[in-house]
Amino acid sequence: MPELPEVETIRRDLEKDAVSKKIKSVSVTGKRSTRRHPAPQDFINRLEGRKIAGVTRKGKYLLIRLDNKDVLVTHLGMSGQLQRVKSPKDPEEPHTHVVITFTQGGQLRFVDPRTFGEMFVTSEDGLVADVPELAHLGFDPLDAAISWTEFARMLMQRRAMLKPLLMDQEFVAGIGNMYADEILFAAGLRHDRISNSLTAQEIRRLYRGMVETLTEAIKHRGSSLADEQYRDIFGDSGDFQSLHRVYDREGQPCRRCRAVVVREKVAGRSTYFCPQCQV
DNA sequence: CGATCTACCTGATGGC
DNA sequence: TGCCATCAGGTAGATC
Repeated sequence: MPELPEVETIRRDLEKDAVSKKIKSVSVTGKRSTRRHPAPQDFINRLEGRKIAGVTRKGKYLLIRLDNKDVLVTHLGMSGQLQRVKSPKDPEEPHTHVVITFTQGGQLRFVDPRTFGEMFVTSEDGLVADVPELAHLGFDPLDAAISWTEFARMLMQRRAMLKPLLMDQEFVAGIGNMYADEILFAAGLRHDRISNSLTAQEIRRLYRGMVETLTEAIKHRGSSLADEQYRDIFGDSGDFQSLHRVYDREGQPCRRCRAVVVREKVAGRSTYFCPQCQV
């Protein structure tokens, strides 16, 4: 569920709240969440005693940097949440798989019902300024913005439908099913337009739509849909969903032209768009 | 190369 | 009330 704006919201909160905290103890109850490690104890050993030095992000991955150049990488998958609690006595929610307790008090908990998310500790590759596990990711549209002419070049090199391309993490990192639809509406482009058929003006609209939609969503602390699955580290919802122009608005009037918003299945995923505004 | 399907999981919801 | 199908913000791998 969480896409770039939700992960960035979490990153900013952790940056303020968790940096310089020292990890006193770690418990892993859901082995699947640390599946990249041969055993949970590996994961625990690399964390205990470390201090949090900083928090960065690439696409939907959160990188919690430690004081020894190791990095705790977290991906929330479809249903993952990070919860910052004041006391170990706070009741644990079901599906709490990893609990990090700080020396200064309080905990950071990883909760993930569907277990598509994960946490792992790895080392930064000094040469690439990245961790090897994330080397496949494309550029981050906010953290490592590229010029629109470079974006144009990338689009022209491909012959793919726009929506799957925007969701391809190797092409651009951080956009998922929800923001892809919102970005395409902002750009006035249909999901099935072919990347190398866009005019220069359309490319510019797509680029702007991408940057502006993601930036606006971060200002509103991300989107929390009806199931309230996305919450920030303090348990609060985002409110960008109230500004969605197409996603989850099937049958409702387009906010721009009043035409009815349509939902279609594209590659197995729900796709919402305005048949009038998007061409 | 690009598109489509499957698998990985749990939980909520709606129809009957 | 139960049961079944469908759906859900993600990713990776297989197949055509």
